Amino acid sequence: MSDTEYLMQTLKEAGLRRTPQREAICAALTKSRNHPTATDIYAELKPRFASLSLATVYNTLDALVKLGAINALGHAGDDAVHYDADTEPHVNLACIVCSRIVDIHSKRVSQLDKEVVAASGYRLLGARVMYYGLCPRCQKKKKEIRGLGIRGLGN
Amino acid sequence: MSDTEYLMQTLKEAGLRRTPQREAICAALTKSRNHPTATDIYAELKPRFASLSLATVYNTLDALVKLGAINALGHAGDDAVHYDADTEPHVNLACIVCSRIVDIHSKRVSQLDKEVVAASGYRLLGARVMYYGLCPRCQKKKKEIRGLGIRGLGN
DNA sequence: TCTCTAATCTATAATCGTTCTAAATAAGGA
DNA sequence: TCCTTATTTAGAACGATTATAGATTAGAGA
Repeated sequence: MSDTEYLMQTLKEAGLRRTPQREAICAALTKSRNHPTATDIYAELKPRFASLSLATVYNTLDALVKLGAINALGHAGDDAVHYDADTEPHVNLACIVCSRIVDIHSKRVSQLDKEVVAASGYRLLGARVMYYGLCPRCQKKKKEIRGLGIRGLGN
Repeated sequence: MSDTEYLMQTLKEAGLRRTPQREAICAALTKSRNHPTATDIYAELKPRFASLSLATVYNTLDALVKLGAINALGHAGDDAVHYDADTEPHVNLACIVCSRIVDIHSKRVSQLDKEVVAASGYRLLGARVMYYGLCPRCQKKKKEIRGLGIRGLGN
């Protein structure tokens, strides 16, 4: 079963209908390596899908997020939420210049999960580990980062 | 030197002037245990400071964030950015019902920092480790969390 | 202390991502 | 096929944040 089909299956099991819009959105999500935003997906699909509404994109993404099939990443350096079809615990590393996000898998993340549960008494429902930096490509372009800052995120 | 004074000092060293508004904002930030939002701070100070503008609160917070004196936490379950005067690497654990955020300090976080730097080739500038769950108080109120979800954050 | 001027503050409009609403459409079971 | 109900659509609404322009003020120097 393809990743796209897995997402559709998840929606179906939750009692949601199979629609062409949802298929297109799931496909766009799993095919992208770029952790797209809702607007990214909308822009990609609109040419092929003239009647598509942005609200539908948000609805489908919200449904997938609530079902735990994808994750929503806030504050990648721009103001939009990026979506990540990889739900394994891992670090999302965002470049503050180009806003691209790459994934880094580390055992330490799931160890940290357990430590937090043990220490807090909270019922843990999710985690987002975001790091911010300059990717190798943007480091070359930008020797001097004084005053750059991370929009609304600091450091 | 109080925490409030440390923030004022940081602003001063960056060439920014000492104003009553900034002092009040820094004081509100350091006195709060609740990781307040810009609006929280505005609402708290407005009664004592009738002429205060929300834009001033945002400006001051942005300046502190850019100087690395405080951190900005996105997506605590509501739509607003919460500010954290504690800049040590640590986990921020947000309750998805009451949106309160507590801090958990763990050595594992700074170990993870180093691992990410080594693995990525990125120039690391900041990190936000957010966990989501139900705090003990809200667990009691809410036995049944089916369908609750994390607004825009999933799981 | 007084003056001066750039920095700051205020009020408000603008922006933009996201959510809501109501009417039109289409999925899927009978 | 028909019916019921979920879904989609278009666009308005919303709310957090940012930008703007004019009034005010901190703080350096006389």
